[in-house]
Amino acid sequence: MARAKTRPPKRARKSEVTRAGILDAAARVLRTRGYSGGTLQDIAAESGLKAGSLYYHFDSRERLVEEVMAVGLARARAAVESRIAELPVRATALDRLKAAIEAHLLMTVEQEDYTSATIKLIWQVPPEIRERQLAEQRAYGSLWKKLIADGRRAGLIRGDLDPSVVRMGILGALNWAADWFRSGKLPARRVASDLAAMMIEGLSNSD
Amino acid sequence: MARAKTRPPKRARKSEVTRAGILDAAARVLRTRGYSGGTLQDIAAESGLKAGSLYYHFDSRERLVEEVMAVGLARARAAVESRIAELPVRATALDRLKAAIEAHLLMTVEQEDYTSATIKLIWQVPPEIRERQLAEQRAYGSLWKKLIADGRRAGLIRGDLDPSVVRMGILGALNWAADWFRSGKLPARRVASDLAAMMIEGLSNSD
DNA sequence: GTCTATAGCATGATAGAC
DNA sequence: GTCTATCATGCTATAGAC
Repeated sequence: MARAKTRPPKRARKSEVTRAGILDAAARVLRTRGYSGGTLQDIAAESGLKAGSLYYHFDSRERLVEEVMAVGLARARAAVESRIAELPVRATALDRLKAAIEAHLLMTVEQEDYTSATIKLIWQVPPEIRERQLAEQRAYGSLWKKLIADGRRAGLIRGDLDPSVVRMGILGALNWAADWFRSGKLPARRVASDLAAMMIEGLSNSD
Repeated sequence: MARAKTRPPKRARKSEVTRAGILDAAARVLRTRGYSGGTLQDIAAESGLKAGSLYYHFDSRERLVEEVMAVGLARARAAVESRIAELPVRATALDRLKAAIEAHLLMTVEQEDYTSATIKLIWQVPPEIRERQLAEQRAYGSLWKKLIADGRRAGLIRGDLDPSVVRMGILGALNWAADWFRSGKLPARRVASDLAAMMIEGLSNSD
């Protein structure tokens, strides 16, 4: 009973909630206005605060921006990794690639503000932030590199295509969805499986 | 001989050359710095001019930005259309789709500053510009819609995938290349044909 | 925790010299 | 055609009231 007083230090105290709200607002604003265009006043307004108040929660505008980017990438990566980990042991390399494609797309459209912001900002942010975030992206990319290499080694993925082109082609098709997907039309699962089918099985009819 | 004086009103008089240089510089700057981050001083510096001088060639910053976007899209569209027009009459719908994919990619990496700027700026620019440019993009998109519909009607493209997902998947994979392609590594033609092969024939091995 | 007020700086645009 | 100089505006960040 030591830590169970009337107002326990549980999680989600006011400050944490506000902070999370600011991050969400920042993702939304930065995604469309860009790095220089998404001002602290815009972000504060979206959070129901005034610009000066943001400095209670974040040291600087740059730190806030970087946290948005880090969160976006970390979530995508976690979603893909846990989806792959859930597959049965007898899943083939091609099964794993398909699962990764679908998981990445689903996370992309669920967290569309973060995903989109992360992608759009990477070349706009100051070099120091960019370097750190590019390193994270490369780490995530190596997960995909491995999936593709495994598929080739197992003879399940054709060997005549450049692996980097394949990887970037897949990620491009998936990331683009953050910009065009509108919930209410096609369900995200359908988009995910159609994109996976196009890239793995191809568009050409094999009747 | 009427128009052939010593200094004929040929084309490429000084003003035109400077103007084109400013456009190139603007594409380069806006591509990485974004709409709000790419200042007139940056653009002027890249053109070897001072900021105030840009107003001799363009009415406003907004007009300059919009022209960059319009040029980027118009060139991509023209490249794809002329490539398709050059195909023999007996080319199938699938041949035409493949040619379009390759032509779009080649133009994307050749004009990478314009293509990249066009894509990145579309959601950042003021609503008036955005509406005009989105209309242009939709017109270009309908060219792709037709290519895909033709392929399905001819039974050459499988009919179980949503045509919009297919279209956006293709364009996403292609446009992404503006950000990762670096000349000197793989030749652009190889990237183009590998991406086309992945999307049309699929990654899975059919040995 | 959030506010208001303000300092310090950079921007888009214009006017006029050359 | 391009320059310099300048105005008005809007930004990040900080200080201090509440």
